[in-house]
Amino acid sequence: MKSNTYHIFFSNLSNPLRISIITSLKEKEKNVTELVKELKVEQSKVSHALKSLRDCRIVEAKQKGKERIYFLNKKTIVPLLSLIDKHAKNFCECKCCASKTCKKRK
Amino acid sequence: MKSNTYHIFFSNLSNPLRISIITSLKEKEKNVTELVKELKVEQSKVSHALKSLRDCRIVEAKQKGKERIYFLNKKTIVPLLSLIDKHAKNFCECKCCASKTCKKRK
DNA sequence: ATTTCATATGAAAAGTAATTCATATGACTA
DNA sequence: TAGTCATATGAATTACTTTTCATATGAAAT
Repeated sequence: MKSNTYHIFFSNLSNPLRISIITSLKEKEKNVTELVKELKVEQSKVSHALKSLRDCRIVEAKQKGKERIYFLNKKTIVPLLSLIDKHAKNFCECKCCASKTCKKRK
Repeated sequence: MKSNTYHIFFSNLSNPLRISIITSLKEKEKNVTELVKELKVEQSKVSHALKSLRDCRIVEAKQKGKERIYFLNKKTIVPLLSLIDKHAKNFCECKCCASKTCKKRK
């Protein structure tokens, strides 16, 4: 990938709703209504979020009757998130660690 | 890391200037003036960008006289970017692939 | 073919982040 | 200690993203 397009991929991950969708789909594939109920978020918001995630192939979808079932592209996303987990463990003092009780915070 | 803080880390990477700084620092560590010259970007922009990157420990800095030398946290960033490279290779039709000539684009 | 359920889309409004520019700080030098 | 070079900071403006809400589409059931 051209170095000047990384940020498009990362922008997609830079949103809390999209991250919760990813987290939810890590467990199992779901249709839009299930995500709406689980995340307690307005339907069109979920659809907009899914569209972005689909644009970068972070999720994919299959049709099943009138439902559309979304599933995570685990090959990329699972190792990606675990890299960040490791990073946060090593550098807990970074502001990415939102915990105010973290002793290492500046 | 709490799942609801991933997006803070990724926001940091969701910006073209910050990505060019990262790309530049992959090669070797540099001070602010060197980055300003190389990237042809106003100094305060570079400083603001470096501050964000530092917040998430994507880069770190050391003082050398009046210069401040920034270097990449390669342990996290290099494997992160290569994951995205692989992703783009597998899923070139995603919009992350900015090339309009890509045959696989929808 | 009309209705219903499931999802997507578009555009305006609201919210957030980046840029700019003026100025501050801090380390060395004369 | 005054001056200069290197970098950082803050606040106003500008640009971008997300949210919202009304509506559209599309598949199945009646």
